Amino acid sequence: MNAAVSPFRIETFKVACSNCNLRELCLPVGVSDEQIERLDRLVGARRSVPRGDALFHAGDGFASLYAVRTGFFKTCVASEDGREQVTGFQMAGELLGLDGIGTERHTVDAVALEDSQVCVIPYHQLTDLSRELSDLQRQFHKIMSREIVRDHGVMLLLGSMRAEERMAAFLLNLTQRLRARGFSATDLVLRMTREEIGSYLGLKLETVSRAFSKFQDDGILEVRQRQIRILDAAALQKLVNVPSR
Amino acid sequence: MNAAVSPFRIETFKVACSNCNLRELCLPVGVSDEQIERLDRLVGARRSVPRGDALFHAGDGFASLYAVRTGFFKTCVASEDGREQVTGFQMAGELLGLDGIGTERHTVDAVALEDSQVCVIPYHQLTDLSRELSDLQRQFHKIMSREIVRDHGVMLLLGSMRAEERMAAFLLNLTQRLRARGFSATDLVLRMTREEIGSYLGLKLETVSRAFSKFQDDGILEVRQRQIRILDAAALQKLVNVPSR
DNA sequence: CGCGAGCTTGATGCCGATCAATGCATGTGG
DNA sequence: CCACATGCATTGATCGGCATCAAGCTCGCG
Repeated sequence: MNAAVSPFRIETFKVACSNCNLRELCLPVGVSDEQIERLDRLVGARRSVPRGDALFHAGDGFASLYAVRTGFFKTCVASEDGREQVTGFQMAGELLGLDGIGTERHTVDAVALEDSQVCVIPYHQLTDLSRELSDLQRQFHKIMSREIVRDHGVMLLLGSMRAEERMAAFLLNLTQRLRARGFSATDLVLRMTREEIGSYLGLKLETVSRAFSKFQDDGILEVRQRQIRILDAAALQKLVNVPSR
Repeated sequence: MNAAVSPFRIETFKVACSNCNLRELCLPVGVSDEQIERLDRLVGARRSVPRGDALFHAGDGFASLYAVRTGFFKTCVASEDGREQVTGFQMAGELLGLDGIGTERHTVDAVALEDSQVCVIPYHQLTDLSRELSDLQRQFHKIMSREIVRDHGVMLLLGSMRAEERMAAFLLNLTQRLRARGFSATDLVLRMTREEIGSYLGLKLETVSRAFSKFQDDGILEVRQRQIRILDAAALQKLVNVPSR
């Protein structure tokens, strides 16, 4: 998702929040420059996750949170029987692993949808540090709270919207997050399959596909495989806001 | 929901976590006896919420969390258009208001489904104290994390289960929480209407009603209005575990 | 006693699942 | 370099579960 950094720069610049272009979206929000250096020491390791690999699995012991630095992830829960549900898609600056704090074990799989890099944030060190830095504590709490609010939004979507409304809400959410990261809000490349979108939205892949075709026919989107161009964002917005049942 | 405490005892015993029979389910879990006294000072006020009243509304400024002491609540989100979605039901020992931390405003309505009492926990005092008491910090994080995990479970339910499976999962979840509070796991009184259950589960009230009737016909439940007796919990469990699509 | 909120039950219709066939891009081995 | 396999997507036909519409019922309460 992010501009590639040449190997040379990787070597010379220290891996640190203080010179990370995501710091306005990530854990350091609201943390002063002097204090951010202490975060730098905490976020030591980077970890690369090739496309298709899991960063962690449900059931794995929990020790760290992960901040997406580059790339794109999905998280899935599975019930005892085979059912699977994608619970979210994470892009640069977003935190993975919050589910593991409660039970000391992860409860979801986090899978990279493209070659990705994450910053490893040892949880116990984070809590130690946030006891000293109240700005960090505050930001961490906010991130957790917003995750809860986001989940409520998905519940609303799953509980009360029809297929095309869900798709519209999904696309608007994606573009909004891409825009916040400096990408185009009209041209995007989906990192996930129709099936993964469907799982997230509680729909079958055929329904997702049909919705894309419908939107294209209506002149709202241009769809070519995973390349999407949004021609009429207002129409999408109207779909979400005007209830049809 | 809880055994009534006589007025006399209310007067004589200090309102405090240290002598609250919910402390094993609530914020003080894992906090030592000496430290719990500091929590006592923090949780000053009690607030009574009559049935039908809101503890807070979406849009209200956020200042405090609330621990349910007695009674029963629902939380609802609404989208700009009229759509409503019940996002949860809260009983004794459970925390309300976590949604407000992220934006300093509440994002849901919290409505009492019966006459209820909550303990008011001023959020900024809680963060101050949790900076000193790492056990409190840990428990608070765990509560937020578990809320996220719970929401994922609801997403799975809404995204992939059929009506009767959702109902079975809902009933099992309720009974499990009641059992943890020392109530019968087989006899319960629903505090919410069919419509509220339906909203939570992404179903219409007629579908909820039909499911109750079906379960009764199958000898799984005895249903008399909101009085429910569970005759065959194993059958409910099987409904949840054996996928039918 | 009568009213109304909440609940049950039946009849019908529609949205999205399911089943099935085809298309299209990428990759791989002969 | 082509033949073929493979994964993903599109599109059509059909089916079924749940929503919707519509009566009638139950119970608590003024």
